[in-house]
Amino acid sequence: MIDIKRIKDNPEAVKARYRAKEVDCDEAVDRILELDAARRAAIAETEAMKAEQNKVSKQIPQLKKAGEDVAPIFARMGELKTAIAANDEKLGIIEAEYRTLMLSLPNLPDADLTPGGKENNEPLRYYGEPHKFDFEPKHHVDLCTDLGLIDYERGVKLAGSGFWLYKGMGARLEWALLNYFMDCHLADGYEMVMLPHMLEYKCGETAGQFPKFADEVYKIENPTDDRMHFMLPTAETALASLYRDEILPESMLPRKFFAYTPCFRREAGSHRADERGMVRGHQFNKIEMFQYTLPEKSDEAFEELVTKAENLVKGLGFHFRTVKLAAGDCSASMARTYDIEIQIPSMNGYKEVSSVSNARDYQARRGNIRFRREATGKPEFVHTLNGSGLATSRIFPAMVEQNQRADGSIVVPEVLRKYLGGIEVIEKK
RNA sequence: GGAGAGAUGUCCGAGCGGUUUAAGGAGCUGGUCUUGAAAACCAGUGACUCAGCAAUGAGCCGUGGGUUCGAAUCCCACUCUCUCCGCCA
Repeated sequence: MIDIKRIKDNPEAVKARYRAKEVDCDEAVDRILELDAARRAAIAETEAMKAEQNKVSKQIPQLKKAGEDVAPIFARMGELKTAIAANDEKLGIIEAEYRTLMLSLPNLPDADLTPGGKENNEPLRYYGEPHKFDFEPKHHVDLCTDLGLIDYERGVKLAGSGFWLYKGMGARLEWALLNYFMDCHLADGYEMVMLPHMLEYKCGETAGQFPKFADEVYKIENPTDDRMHFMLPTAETALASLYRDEILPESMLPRKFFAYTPCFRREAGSHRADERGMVRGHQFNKIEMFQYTLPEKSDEAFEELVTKAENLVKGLGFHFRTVKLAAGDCSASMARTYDIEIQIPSMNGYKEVSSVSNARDYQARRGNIRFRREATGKPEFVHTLNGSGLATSRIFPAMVEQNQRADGSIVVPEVLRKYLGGIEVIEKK
């Protein structure tokens, strides 16, 4: 959620910022202003009546003791009761619509972002050189199948299209990647968290995925109760709710976490011919980085997360570029996002392997996550940031394709060898 | 899954329909005393949300409803915690 004060102070500026994001919130913003005014008027009215009710109610026992006639007072109390109930109902309707609209408003993009969609994304820096082959490289699906690393067919048999399974050296290679990421985060002082993989609705709402994107997750319903869980689409959804409805001491910030989870996404209707293989599955492995920071420290934290993600990619020996997303390409909850992109030889162009974002206070407002500022003694909203560090589903194919040799074997990146008992090359048996 | 108990302010804990504007204690803050500290004593002290320029007002006793002129207190539903039994990775 964004601060209602920002809308009240300058609704036109807010609308303009949303236009930079290529979403039209003009109507919603105008309606929110109307509802806000109506809400405050109804509150004032209702509270005046409740104040009278409280005052009169206190006199009743005394009047009764004194033996006076309380019938007229009861009549007045009856009137107040009816009027308050009517007003409360009106207020309830206003607040429900107000809340729905406020929750549906995306985050405001940072002012320095280029307006428009992904065509306006701006590469900030490049690292290394694109990989070159002196032979015709194979597709990772063929390489992985030939080497017995991944079983796509049986994955489909078990769970349908969009699922695969790792086996043998493939499973070990996948795990080695995760181990490498984890060791880097531990070295940087991040705290490891293991999370529930099924979450309640409120987590999705706090992170900003619900109500808008509720159809993009897998839902779990049970016959004996009506409590809905959903499979987490990213660990961010869980980590953003860690301190929901809490007030943290200022000294506790920043909090730096990482968590490995499988991620589950329906990806309905998004299959594309060039995404053959493990580029866009319904389940993939990811380590997520997450920070809770003081508002004035979130820019610094953002740079730290970008650097961390870059270092992970660097460590594996990839050429990459870091791209500053245009306002319209940032997801709804995020004020700012940088992507780190590498090349997968079988696919054209650069593909995202990490996305680092600053939500500022947007998620904190939705989840009521605050800290107590020591200087003032008052609670304020924290800032939340997240970044993939990393997902394997793009890294694995890129690694397999870029490190292939003419004979179909694959060279294991140096940093992974210690997790594989020193194995340097994966060859066909 | 079955049976029972419980959820009150920062913490412990009383309250079971109307001076409760939540007793009492601990803690915290200030003071007295002391060379200093501790102890003792005195005074102050609920966090949070909302409305309001403010004064102030409204709300908040797990959550959501209901009964009542009036609910922490009565009723209903739900959530969570604890104990016992059963089942079990």
